[in-house]
Amino acid sequence: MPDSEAEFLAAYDPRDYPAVGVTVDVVALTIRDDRLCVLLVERDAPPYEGLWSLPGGFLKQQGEDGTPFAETLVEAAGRELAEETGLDAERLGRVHLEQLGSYGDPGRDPRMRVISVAYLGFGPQMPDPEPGSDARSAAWVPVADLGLPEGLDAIPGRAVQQRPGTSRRLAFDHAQILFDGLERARAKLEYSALATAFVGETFTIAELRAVYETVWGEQLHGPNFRRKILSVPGFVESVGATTERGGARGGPRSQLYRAGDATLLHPALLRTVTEEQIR
Amino acid sequence: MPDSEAEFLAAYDPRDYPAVGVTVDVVALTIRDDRLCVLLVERDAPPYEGLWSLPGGFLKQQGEDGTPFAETLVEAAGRELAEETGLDAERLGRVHLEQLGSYGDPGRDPRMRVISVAYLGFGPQMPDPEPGSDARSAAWVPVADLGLPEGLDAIPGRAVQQRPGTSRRLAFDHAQILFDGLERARAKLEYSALATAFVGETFTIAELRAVYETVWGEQLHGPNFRRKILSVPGFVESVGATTERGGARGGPRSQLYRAGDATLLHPALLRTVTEEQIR
DNA sequence: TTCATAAAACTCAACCTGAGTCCATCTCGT
DNA sequence: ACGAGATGGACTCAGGTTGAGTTTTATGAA
Repeated sequence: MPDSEAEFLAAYDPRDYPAVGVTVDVVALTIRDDRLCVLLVERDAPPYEGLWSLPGGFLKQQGEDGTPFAETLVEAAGRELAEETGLDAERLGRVHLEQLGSYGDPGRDPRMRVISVAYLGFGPQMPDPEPGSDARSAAWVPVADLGLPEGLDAIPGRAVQQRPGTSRRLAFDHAQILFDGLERARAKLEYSALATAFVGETFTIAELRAVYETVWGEQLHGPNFRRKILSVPGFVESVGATTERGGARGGPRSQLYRAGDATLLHPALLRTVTEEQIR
Repeated sequence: MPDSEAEFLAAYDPRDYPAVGVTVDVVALTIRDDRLCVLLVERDAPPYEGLWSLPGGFLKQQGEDGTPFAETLVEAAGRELAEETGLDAERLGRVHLEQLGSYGDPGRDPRMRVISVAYLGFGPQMPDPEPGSDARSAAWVPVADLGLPEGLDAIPGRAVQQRPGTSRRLAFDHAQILFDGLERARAKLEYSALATAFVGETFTIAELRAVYETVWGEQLHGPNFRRKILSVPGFVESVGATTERGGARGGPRSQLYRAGDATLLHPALLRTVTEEQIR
């Protein structure tokens, strides 16, 4: 680094600039009882005390004792998830985290100008969360219960709001963030191997199909789904074993598979398109 | 808002938290002389003085005179683009801006902890830029000249660096951001009507095909491309006129089209896949 | 033992895609 | 003024993929 740069940095004081806060929020999705659920916490402190919000918090730069602390954004997302759920490291390791987007409209946080970097997480069935320090409670909430726009109500570009009468109100612009996360998840099922993040280490084709049906909210044709999944190279690979028992109401034992090494699906698993294409 | 919230807000001092800077950077892409180009500025102040960077800067919260200033993130991206290019509002209106992602690794900026929200912009041929106040110069630079990894060198998840010997070195992690923007642009051509953002108000099918060929870096089959484009509802609509002259080296006049109202393409225009699918 | 259920293999028509041919039109060089 | 060469655009055709259905078989529950 040239001398002039060193001089510049020595004279540079970050406090000369107006403060902007940076938070990290997580849209953590899982499937419980055939319903797509999101992890929410009930806020126990202002702002929006008593409302529900996505797990998240300010980006940390120092520990409780003041020692400097350098975490990447995705590490912060993992930390917030762990703090608000009591998830252990092993279970967290099975959660797939990816950046969703950043939200920074003026006024989205009454305290100050806050930019929130949102992450999207997917995981298999997880235990009930333990509320963290700032939370009154924490729970996996079926997204269908949150009154988000869907179908014809979901107009691209329009600000997302919960339907009137929805009991669990979301703080900040978290309804918008959650909506965007759901859209992303639905889209990613088409062209990525994301679905395997929702199931366990080994799984049946039917379980994988249930993931697609739950997230997309539509029935899929069993035989065609199977043919398609097995024809995509690297999506799933056979374990060479079957389930211990047949289905709950009878039927043969099914083959077990594990996730393959592909992250992108070629060719993709496209949803059949309705008339929504007129955007 | 309940009283407790009001009390809390009155007592809240943002300066109690360590400062984090928020910048907005723009990956502005256009096509010039059949080459995909990105807008870069040559830095005229530390840090990284003399290197090239994406146009961008700190999110503003007050004007030069100190008046409060509330801009959204995308407005900040448009402002930075305008400041560093001398683009007028009318031309800027034809530029499509969308959020690319946020970059916030510790140490990515030597001054302080900085989170950069990157935007991706696409526009038709634009004039040579006028360097802004902090820039020594500004230029549309062919992305092929920047030594970014491509093909087998582009390993997903690996940190992006410019090839040794590349003349224009990029500051910060802007090589990574630019790389991600290019990947996004290439992917979005497949399933969105993005390509029309690179051409003028009216265009020929051949011009649209040239966009795909330039961004993807591969030749497409003319008749099949035409059939496909015209079969996707809402992608393009006929103007009912032809070009004034035939092609530069002969040929009949071609039909003119304008962008339709679709933003998502169904069915998508998929690239033929090589063996790179083994990710 | 019977029956409903589900996994998995199979069939078939409709559609989409990649590759190629052909022709009319136009520009440019001679 | 003319012809070579290039281009836009229509057309053809084989192969693959998809959606929708049927059939077979293994299994658990009644």
